[in-house]
Amino acid sequence: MEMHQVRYFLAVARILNFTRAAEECHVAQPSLTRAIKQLEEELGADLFRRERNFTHLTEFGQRMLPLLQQCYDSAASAKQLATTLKTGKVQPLSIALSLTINVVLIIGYLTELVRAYKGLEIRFLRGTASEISEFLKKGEADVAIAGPLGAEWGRLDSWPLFSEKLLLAVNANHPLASSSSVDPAALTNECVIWRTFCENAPDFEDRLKEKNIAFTQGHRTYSESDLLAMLEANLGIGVLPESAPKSAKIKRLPLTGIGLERTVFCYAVAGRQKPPPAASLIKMLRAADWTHSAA
Amino acid sequence: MEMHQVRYFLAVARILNFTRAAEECHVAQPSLTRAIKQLEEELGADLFRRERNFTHLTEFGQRMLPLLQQCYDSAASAKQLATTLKTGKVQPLSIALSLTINVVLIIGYLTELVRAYKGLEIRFLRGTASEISEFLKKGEADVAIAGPLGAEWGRLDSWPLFSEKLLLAVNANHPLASSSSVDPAALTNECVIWRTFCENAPDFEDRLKEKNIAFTQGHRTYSESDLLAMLEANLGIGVLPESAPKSAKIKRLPLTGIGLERTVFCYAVAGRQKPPPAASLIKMLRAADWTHSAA
DNA sequence: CCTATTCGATAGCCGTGCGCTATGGATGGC
DNA sequence: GCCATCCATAGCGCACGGCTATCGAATAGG
Repeated sequence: MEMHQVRYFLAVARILNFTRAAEECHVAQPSLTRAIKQLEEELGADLFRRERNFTHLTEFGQRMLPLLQQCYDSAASAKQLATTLKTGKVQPLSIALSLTINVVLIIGYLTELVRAYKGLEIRFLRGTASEISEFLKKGEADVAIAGPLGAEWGRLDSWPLFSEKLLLAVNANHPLASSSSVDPAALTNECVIWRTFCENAPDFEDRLKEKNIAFTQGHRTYSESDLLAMLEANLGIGVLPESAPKSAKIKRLPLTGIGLERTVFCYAVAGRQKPPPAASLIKMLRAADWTHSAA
Repeated sequence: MEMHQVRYFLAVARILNFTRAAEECHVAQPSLTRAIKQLEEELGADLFRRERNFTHLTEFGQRMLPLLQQCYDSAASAKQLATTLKTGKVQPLSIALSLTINVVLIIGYLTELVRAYKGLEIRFLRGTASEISEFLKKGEADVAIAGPLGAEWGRLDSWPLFSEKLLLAVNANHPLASSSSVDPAALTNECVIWRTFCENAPDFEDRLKEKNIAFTQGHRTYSESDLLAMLEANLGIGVLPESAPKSAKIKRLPLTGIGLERTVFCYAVAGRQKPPPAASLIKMLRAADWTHSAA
């Protein structure tokens, strides 16, 4: 069954005259006649009763009509949708953010971007390191901002944006809150809220193990906002990047003797053509001055 | 947009590998590649990201997928339906009957017919002369049985089956019920129930007018069963063909001096191919002995 | 009744386009 | 480094959809 046969069938079913249906389809009448014959042969029964003055659908033809109409309609609406998608709007810019990235860091650049591209829609995706790799790989995200993604997937372009310290974070009422800095060894009996969502977390754990520091108790969180909420409730102590959202209820302290630090990168899929807004964003982020980003 | 392009697109969308999709479609890989390219050109955007190890749908492709799937599915189910219709069963025999025809007259032949054609379905249509012509014309009925259809439509084959008298019918309690025959002139003050549904009715009226018989009051009915009900309720007098259903409450009397008679015909559309059961039925009806049909 | 017109079917020709094979370039795995 | 895999490209042949011309049948009109 070919699309032109369906188109011709629908025309004849509507007009009930082979000659005029052929005109409407912009083909000669014999071409249309033959196409209908072929369709009838493929389906195994006559679609029309040809009675010069009174050509009409057979019962079989009437049964076929709605299905073939649907076939043609869905093809037509596919084309319709395609043109509206193309002409209608700039395609949305999809940005994947690590759960550890404070969106405030890039808001300024995004406002600039939507000014540059009229009608641009922005879509945020959040996830862990492996989820972000997936987003990029599947094309669900055009750009990503995250800490190191490790060897998750080979085909990523990456540009370092800035580095920042990670600080010990405790509730303002916590005994340690009055200190100006803390030695890691002092934490052994504290309840630690782990950043399981954080791409740097395995590295930090390794660093602490090197120092032979073990913890007796802990919680595991799956997003930065959850961690902040638990710190504000004084359920334990944690680690936060400098650029994380500030809170009056949370005190931040440097850890002495252990250089906890992370670098934040911008990522895109290597060799894949980026929509213009994505390219612009990457350019802006790379050119930005991140010196006071944590302030 | 051509059907094979849609088919190839769906295959690649499912398999996510051009080479193996081509195998499954039983075409060479370049043919499939070209078809997809053409489809992408027609729709104005890429459907797939070709990444050797990780070919996948673009967002645009994902938007197109359901529509093109529907397009293909409806074509497929049309073919499916066509084969089941063809192999499944003998197509139903559709018989149009005049409202004045007692179905009892042909029941015997129909039982014979369904014995001959296993699984044959019979469909009855009822109507006036012009409605029956329509049924035949549109192919909604294969055969019709009725009185004269006049010049309703030229393209009918017709075969006379039998002729019968029309009798005066009165309620058993009516004063005329005791007569053995009635002169039309005696009816002038009676309330007549007219057979407006009957193809012979205009003829009868003409015949009565010829005799200068006019009626003061009357009712108009639109089916034989309604007429019978009104006669049984003694709402007036009427005329019934001999073959009409009998009723203990209704007395039938010959009308003297006016030869009310009708002929019943079998009809089919001239030059139109009849399904075998229809041809058999016509043959049986023509060969039948109708002498005692009214008994 | 004869002619003109309309409608669908048929015959036959032509060119597009879909199929094919062969091959290349790029990438990933052993 | 070599092979395997995957998609793109080049180029060829034929099938098939397009066309014109014409016919036969049936209707409409004078």
